[in-house]
Amino acid sequence: MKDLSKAYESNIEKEIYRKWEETGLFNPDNMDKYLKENGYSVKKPFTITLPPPNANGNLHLGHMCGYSFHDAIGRYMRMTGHPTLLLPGKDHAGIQTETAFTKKLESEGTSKWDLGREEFYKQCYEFCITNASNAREQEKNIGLSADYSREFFTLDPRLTKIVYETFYKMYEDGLAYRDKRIINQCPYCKTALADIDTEHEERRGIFAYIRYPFVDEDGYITVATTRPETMLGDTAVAVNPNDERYKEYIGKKLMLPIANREIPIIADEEVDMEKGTGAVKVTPAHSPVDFDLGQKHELEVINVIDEEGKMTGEIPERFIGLETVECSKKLCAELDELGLLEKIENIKHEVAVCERCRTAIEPIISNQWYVDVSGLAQRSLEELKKDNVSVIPEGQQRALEHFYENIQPWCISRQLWWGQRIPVWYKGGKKKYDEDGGEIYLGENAPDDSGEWEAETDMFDTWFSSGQWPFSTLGGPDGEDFKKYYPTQMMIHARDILFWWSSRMIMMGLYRTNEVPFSKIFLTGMILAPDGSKMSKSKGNGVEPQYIFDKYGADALRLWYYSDALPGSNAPLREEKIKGNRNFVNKIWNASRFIIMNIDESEISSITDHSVDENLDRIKQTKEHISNVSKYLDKFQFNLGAEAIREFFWHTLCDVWIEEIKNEIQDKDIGSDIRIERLSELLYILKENLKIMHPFIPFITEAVWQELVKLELAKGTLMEQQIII
RNA sequence: GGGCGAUUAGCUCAGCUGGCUAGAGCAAUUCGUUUACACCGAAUAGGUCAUAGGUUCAAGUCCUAUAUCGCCCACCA
Repeated sequence: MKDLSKAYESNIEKEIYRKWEETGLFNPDNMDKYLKENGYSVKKPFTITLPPPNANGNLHLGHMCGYSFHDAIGRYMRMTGHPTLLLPGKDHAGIQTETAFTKKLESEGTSKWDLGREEFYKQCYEFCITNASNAREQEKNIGLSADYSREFFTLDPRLTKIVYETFYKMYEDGLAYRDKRIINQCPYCKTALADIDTEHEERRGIFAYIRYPFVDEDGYITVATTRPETMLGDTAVAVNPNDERYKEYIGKKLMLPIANREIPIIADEEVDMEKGTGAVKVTPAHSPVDFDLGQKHELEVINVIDEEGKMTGEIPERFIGLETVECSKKLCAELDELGLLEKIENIKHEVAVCERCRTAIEPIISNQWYVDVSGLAQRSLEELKKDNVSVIPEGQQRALEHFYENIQPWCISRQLWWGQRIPVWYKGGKKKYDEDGGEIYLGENAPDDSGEWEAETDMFDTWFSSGQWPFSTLGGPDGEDFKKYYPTQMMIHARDILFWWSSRMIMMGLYRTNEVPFSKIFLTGMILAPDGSKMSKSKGNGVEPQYIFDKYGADALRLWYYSDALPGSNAPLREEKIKGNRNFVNKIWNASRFIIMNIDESEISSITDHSVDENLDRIKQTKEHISNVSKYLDKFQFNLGAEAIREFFWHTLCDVWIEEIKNEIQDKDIGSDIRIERLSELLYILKENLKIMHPFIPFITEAVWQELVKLELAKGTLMEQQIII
């Protein structure tokens, strides 16, 4: 009776999404009302704050994957009676966006310096807003049932206010402080980085053996170093006190070549006798290990490298301004001439690099803002141990515990133009404050307009604000939404940001709200390129989500994620697999089409009035199936759920039941009572299947539901139907 | 250097607290259907579950080594 196209056309997805939006039910307040009005039992609200994608580019398949899981859980929760809030947002992503936007400017022939700080900020803001709205459309493409009336950008003044409150409180509690210590400086991004913002990479390097002559006697000690240029900042040579080779020299003085400074020979157990020559040069200003050693032995700290990775300070004139690599070469040449260069070995070694631009990190001494997170890490650890928050898969939980156990002070200031300015004012200037101390004021605006106050120009580490995401988006600890929807239930993201993000959210959540912000962290698998390597722009092996949407539709992509992107595993993109899921989606369409086509218009009222006998075998099996899938969803076993719905719909309903019933109802001699009975049964089974499949594949199931609505065989939208288990 | 995970059909992987005569999808082979669907159906073939020990009535599933691969953490000169 009804003419439906032979194949499901996924281009109707946009229209379906619009239909959902019109119901207003992505807003949990409305959902709550809806449930009450329809006599459904209203269960506890269910909240997930969605990871805000960086507003500096398009979303990739990894984002889509995460949102597929968010959405499946969200829809399932709604359909089981929970007013559900999926709270979306977009992240300003400090350093990442600044790098991306700076590159964009460069490609347009201009630069951030040309624009100036204020104009840069303004244009970057616009850049982000444009990206954010693109991202929002992409989120809708995957079917994300988020409440966009509550969407936030991380630089929203309402959020900034809460972020600032946290900072003020931390300052008052003595947790936030300014300190001078060795930091990771990225010479390209020209900012300090936290340890976690660095990665380690194997690079080619040299290992130079340099002779440091004794001051008071003939002879020398040979030290080995990968960074000869730092010798200009050496303030000691350290040996192991048990090292027979050097024992007698401890306390004596060496003449540092080129710099011509006297430095002592000190003893420390830390020194490895096996490494190099067993004697190690100590440069407190430019090596984290040496910095600690320097503090321990109260050594002088001599800065010889500046923020841009160039030679500086009290060193021979000819080296000033050189890049470290050039300086190293020049020094080696000079040492060789002096007969002080024993040899140079070419080696490969692990080097710390900037997570963003892969530039080798320059450890330098600098004044920065820190947060002492030791206490909060301890609390977080306890919550993990008490199981108030847990990580799926479990293996990663131990990694998180390890992170908390070994946590260091968190450097939260970044020398960027993009982000949230640290709300601090220094009386008489920042430089003066760092050198001699003095008065400091915390607030967005200067305490008075005397002109004595210099504004801090550093920005917060972006994770300082995103670490507060679960409560800042709910209006902070005093917000209306906070009371209703906090703590949230889950956090879902890829495992690469576990330490950056979830670890901080737990700590800051505990700090501001005394509660863990969520009780479960679900780590999705990583989507890899077809060849199993990481997808990256530079390699050009990425696959655009839009390509998949256009070719196979969102549902096919989603179903593939549920099956393959399991927690803790990697999922190489296999187009054949997505295609297989597209075929399944089409199968649903056609089975539904078959049922619809076989219902005569005159039979509709009889069918809808007909009650289905619960004792029928097929009905019993259907109910059992639904309960199984629910159990999988309750345990977040998406792969098993996806497999179950595919298996049941395709190989039981289509291949067996429809075939059985087909023969019966297409028999001209069958009585109309039997026809009605069979068709009612089929329709019931179809509808129940659509419901349980809806969290996984919302578009096709809704598309079919709407066809049923047109025939008055169903009402409303599928997303507001209840799964009764 | 430490931690975690993987190793199951040609390929990509499921297999939860031990009961499997080891599964799925894709690929392959053979048939079928063309008024729900070729984005279809029926069937076939294909694995001593990395290796070696151990626990058990019973091990892909637990334990211990070994090997290969991957990821994460780490301040080493």
